[in-house]
Amino acid sequence: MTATSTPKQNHLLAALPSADYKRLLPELEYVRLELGQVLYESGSGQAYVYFPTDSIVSLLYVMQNGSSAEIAVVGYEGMVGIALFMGGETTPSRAVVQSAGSAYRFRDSVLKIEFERGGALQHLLLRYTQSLITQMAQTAACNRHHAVEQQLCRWLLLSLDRLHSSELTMTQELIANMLGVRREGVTEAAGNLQAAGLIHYSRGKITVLDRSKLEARVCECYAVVKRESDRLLSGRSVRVAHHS
Amino acid sequence: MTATSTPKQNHLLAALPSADYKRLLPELEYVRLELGQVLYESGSGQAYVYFPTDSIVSLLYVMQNGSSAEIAVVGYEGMVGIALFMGGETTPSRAVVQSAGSAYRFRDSVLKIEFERGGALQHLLLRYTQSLITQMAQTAACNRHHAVEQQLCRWLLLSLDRLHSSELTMTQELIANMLGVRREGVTEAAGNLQAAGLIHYSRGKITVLDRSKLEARVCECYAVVKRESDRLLSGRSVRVAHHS
DNA sequence: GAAGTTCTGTGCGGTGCCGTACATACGCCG
DNA sequence: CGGCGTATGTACGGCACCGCACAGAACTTC
Repeated sequence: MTATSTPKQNHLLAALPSADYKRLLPELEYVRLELGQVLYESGSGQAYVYFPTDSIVSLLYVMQNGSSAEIAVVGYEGMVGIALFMGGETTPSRAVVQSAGSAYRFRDSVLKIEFERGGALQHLLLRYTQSLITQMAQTAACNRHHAVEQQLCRWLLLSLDRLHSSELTMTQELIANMLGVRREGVTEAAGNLQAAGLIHYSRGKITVLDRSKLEARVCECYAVVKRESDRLLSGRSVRVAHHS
Repeated sequence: MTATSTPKQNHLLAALPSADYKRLLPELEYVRLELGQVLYESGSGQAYVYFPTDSIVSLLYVMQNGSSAEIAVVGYEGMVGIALFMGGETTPSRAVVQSAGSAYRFRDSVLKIEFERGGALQHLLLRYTQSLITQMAQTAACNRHHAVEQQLCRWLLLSLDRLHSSELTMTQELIANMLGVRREGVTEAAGNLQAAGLIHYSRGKITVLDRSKLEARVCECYAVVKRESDRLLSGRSVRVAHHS
């Protein structure tokens, strides 16, 4: 991955009008995010907002008893740190790098000033926030009603969508933490998927062999989130359904 | 409840600077919300935003197989219809009245214009949205890790906080739909709580007898949501933690 | 190549919730 | 009062997932 990197690989940055983009460009800082790196901790402030390009960041809730659950995932389509412009400064969640890669970041103060301008960037970030809300809500429903194997499929597809390859570096242990289940549960579900020829894995490398079969096995939650995310963030989305 | 009703019973409306409040007042319409009434359906637009005073509205996800799950609850502290100012117009959720009562509403167009002004109302609504996000995320984690009885406690407390009485009108069947579990599961959990003297119920009326014991039995999720909600929406909250 | 570490596979009893079926109790209304 | 509809209680088999324990397999280190 020594390919040249540009902020436009992040879709939010790419969607900015060129005037806004040019104004922001000098503030942007390229950073490399390593697996397991914590971008912010539950309840603590953050000095930067991050715009991933080929990295993936998980938003995690960690319970008192130590168990955890992923509530949303952020890749090139989004940003990490919405609490800064929503006004709360912090959230009770933790942001941890799930897949190493690159991102651009700028300081919280820059974000706030830009957001307050109220222009395209504000609209873009609010729409993105809504798609994030959809993802969280769907996760809540999915946690209630769907089996681990289906959730694993959902998780794999969400990750795949945010990568430019069909291989992800991720142990079953870590996936289990994300899904909030036992590691053995992931072993079993992943074993089924491997036996059916959908994926291949060995020691922390998972390769998706047949994406369409994965989509056939996943629960509806994946499609709902994807559709809504496409709707909210597609280029022409500013056109508003003006209902009678 | 023939007491005179005022928009200021809704905390968002009450928190507006008087100039904004006065400007909005003529647009506000008093409405009565009946149990089971649907304020908006998944994916469909809405003509009004609602500010409950003594009613409670649930945001529900309904799955393809007919099962459902509540993802958040809205009372006097909030509003129904955030998708309108977030820019997406619709969400994949349904808003249904969980406890009958009053609300004020105004048209979507009014909301959008006011929101675009970018002043106090915008900040207020964004902070409220963040607290709603917290509630959804915590619900996702709670659905994963906590037992039905604890979730019932959480649900009762969340409802209680939004009522001005300790009695709620709600059959076990409906609670089961909200929690996304079997009705029998609610019967059993509620039976335990009644046997322990925390609540009393009969045919759709639930009376909370000992709130403190309920708080002792609930999972951490209730406190997290409450604390965060207080933090984000308390009067002085505009003061920002300026971190070093 | 031997030893240690990390990752994955498997087995077992336990349990919390599910699906289904049916029984009882309460409230309303003629 | 008697009957009907709705709300609640109980029972039972089944299953998905849990917690725990440990075995094997692969990569790392020296």
